[in-house]
Amino acid sequence: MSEAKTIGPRPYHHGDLTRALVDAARRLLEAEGPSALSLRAVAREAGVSPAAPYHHFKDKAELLDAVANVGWELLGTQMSTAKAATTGMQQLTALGIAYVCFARDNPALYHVMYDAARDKDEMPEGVQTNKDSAYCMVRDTMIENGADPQQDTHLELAGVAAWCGAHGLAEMASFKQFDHLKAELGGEVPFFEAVLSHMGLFPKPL
Amino acid sequence: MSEAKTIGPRPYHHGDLTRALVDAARRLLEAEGPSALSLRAVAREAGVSPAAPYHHFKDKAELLDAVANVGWELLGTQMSTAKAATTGMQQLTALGIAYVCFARDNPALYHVMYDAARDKDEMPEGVQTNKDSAYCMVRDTMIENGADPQQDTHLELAGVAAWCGAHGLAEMASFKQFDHLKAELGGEVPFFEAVLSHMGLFPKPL
DNA sequence: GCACTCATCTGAGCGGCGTCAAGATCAGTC
DNA sequence: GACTGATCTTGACGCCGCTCAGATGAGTGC
Repeated sequence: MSEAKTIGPRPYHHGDLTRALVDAARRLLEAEGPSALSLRAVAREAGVSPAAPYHHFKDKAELLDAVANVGWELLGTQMSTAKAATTGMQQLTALGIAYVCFARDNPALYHVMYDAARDKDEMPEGVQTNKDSAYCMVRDTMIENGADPQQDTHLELAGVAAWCGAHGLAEMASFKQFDHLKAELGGEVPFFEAVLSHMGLFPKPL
Repeated sequence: MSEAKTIGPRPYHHGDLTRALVDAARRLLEAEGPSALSLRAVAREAGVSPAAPYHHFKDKAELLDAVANVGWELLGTQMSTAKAATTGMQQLTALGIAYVCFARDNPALYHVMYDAARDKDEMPEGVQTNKDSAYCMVRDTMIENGADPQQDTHLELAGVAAWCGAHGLAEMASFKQFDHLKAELGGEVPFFEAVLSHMGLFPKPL
């Protein structure tokens, strides 16, 4: 093959189309939203024919799974960073805020992350792993801050409640309905903090 | 026109296609799920040509809005019934349980109710009204049970938190992930109660 | 009873979608 | 240098949302 890999017409064989397709999908998702995310559009964006993706993904759903996986990875990273930047009880708040802010900043990706799991008995392994790891981060932080790991049911209930609350807020946060409340509280993040702490799941912010 | 309205071939003019289409959509939704809900399928189910719906709805989204509206109406009714069946603080719990149970029993409809609102600056009036009325029911119940209507911000925060928590739980409840927790607590409804009360939004069940 | 009007419904058709089968292309291997 | 198998293209199928010209017939005024 010629060394002109980055210039001129794309070579017949792409090289790493799997990754290129996922990247193209994320680009489209950010630019046009979830409804514009057709397999054909992704293939166009990646510069290949509409049938090319089928050599890398079983179907459209499998591509979306891969995109969702990237999302869970990214969310995990951001939650991890947020946790590391704080100490003690504040870590739980930081995790919640990081979660909701991720959803706010990547609404389309966040949507795909949950939509890909819908109508599915079990998720692909990679996705499940990344999702679990984010979920366990909450649980671990609770234990590190005094929750009793022996009281399994109670601990898990707390984890579920936190996850549900954050997800609910993440979905609602985009509604204009709450704009005046955000303004009253001095911005979006204070609004998030207030709602989360009101749920009793996270300690009051300083 | 002949009087044979209910038998033989449908008359050229339907009579009340608007309602028939919404009903057909709900039937399809229940039977096949949201992904099977195409305008053409709805028209087929209603026994008309694929173009007929366009004389009653601007586009597919407007049909979905109408379906969503029925959903909010139905949810409002069920919440209202649940509230009337209890007294005092238990009413809040009843509202939350009714909300989550509605989502569990009508997952496809529930999905449409929120999906129809997505990527939309403002919702059609009827939908907004029905949604608001359900939301206000929570707020009113809080006031009736001692919340201070003067503390506007705090009250609204409590309402938002409750709504977010219930929505988050409603979406998560379908995940198999929590099956063992449900079993441990003795069923789905106790699980719902436990999570909601854990959020501190609703009083502990008796 | 009759003609007219106009909302309603049909049929044909457009471009886009997900998917598949057959064939072209080419990197790596023997 | 020929072969193999993975990768990509072309072309096609049926379904989709949506539009438009034309058929239908209920209601209205005469």
